[in-house]
Amino acid sequence: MAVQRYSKQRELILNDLKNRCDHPTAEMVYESVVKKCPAISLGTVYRNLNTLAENGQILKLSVGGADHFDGCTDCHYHLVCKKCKRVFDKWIERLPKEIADINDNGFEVGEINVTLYGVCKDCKGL
Amino acid sequence: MAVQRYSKQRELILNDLKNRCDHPTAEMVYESVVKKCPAISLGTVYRNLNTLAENGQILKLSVGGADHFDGCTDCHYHLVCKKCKRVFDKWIERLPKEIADINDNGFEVGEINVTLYGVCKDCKGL
DNA sequence: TTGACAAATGCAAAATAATGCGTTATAATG
DNA sequence: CATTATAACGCATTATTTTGCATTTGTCAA
Repeated sequence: MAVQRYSKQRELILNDLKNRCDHPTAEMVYESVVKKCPAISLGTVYRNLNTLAENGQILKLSVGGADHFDGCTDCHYHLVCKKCKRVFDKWIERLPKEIADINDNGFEVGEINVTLYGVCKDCKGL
Repeated sequence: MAVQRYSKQRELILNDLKNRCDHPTAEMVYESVVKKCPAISLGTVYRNLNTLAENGQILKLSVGGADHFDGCTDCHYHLVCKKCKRVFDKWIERLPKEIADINDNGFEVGEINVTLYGVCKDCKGL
């Protein structure tokens, strides 16, 4: 793989993601970083978020609709509300053994993603 | 919610998905059903796949890129190859207790999705 | 049966998401 | 410093998904 160079844009994107505790889409990250760097393009945000996710510096969440990104790579599950589309964290000590140990005949396992879809507390009353 | 009526198109779409063992995108399902029903539109395929997924008759998989659909709702994980983008099944008896029992303070849990990203056997050599 | 109601469709356009490409800029080398 | 290779950029385009609307079609009850 090619050597990664420094870029102001990528630094901004990573900082933004590390300093927020929600799970923004590329569009949301763009809206945030464009304030500090008006010339940045949405394409650059997409590209860098994907690069950072490939490097394991952030998490990419495909949860329906646009992808979301998570600045926290500690072990946790995601709870996705089907009504308001928000993503919540569920912290855990470690993955269940049955999942962590999966070795499916030659498939080289990388990131493991556990997502629970449902209805959040706030939306249940509505 | 309104009563669901029968439609030839929905039946074709569901049958197609039940009779294949891959994980097609909406576009792929369209290409298949249009052979049996030349007048069907891609919009109808999208609409019905989403309806069927909401009803729990099929699974909608958000794995990055276009959504994929799965006609088999039995308990299983998905292995997604980051190179060729194919989706493989990993059958299991039941979900680990730690996951099945999650009850996060008012969040009403529905579908649970476990996805492992990695590199498949075929792509590892390349 | 037949008429009425509304679910579902096909088409096309709009909205949303993601990528290709020519240009710019980082950083290693002489 | 000047040069050079190529990572990263911004813009424009393409890909994907949803939606509006006029029309068709499945159901139910008269």
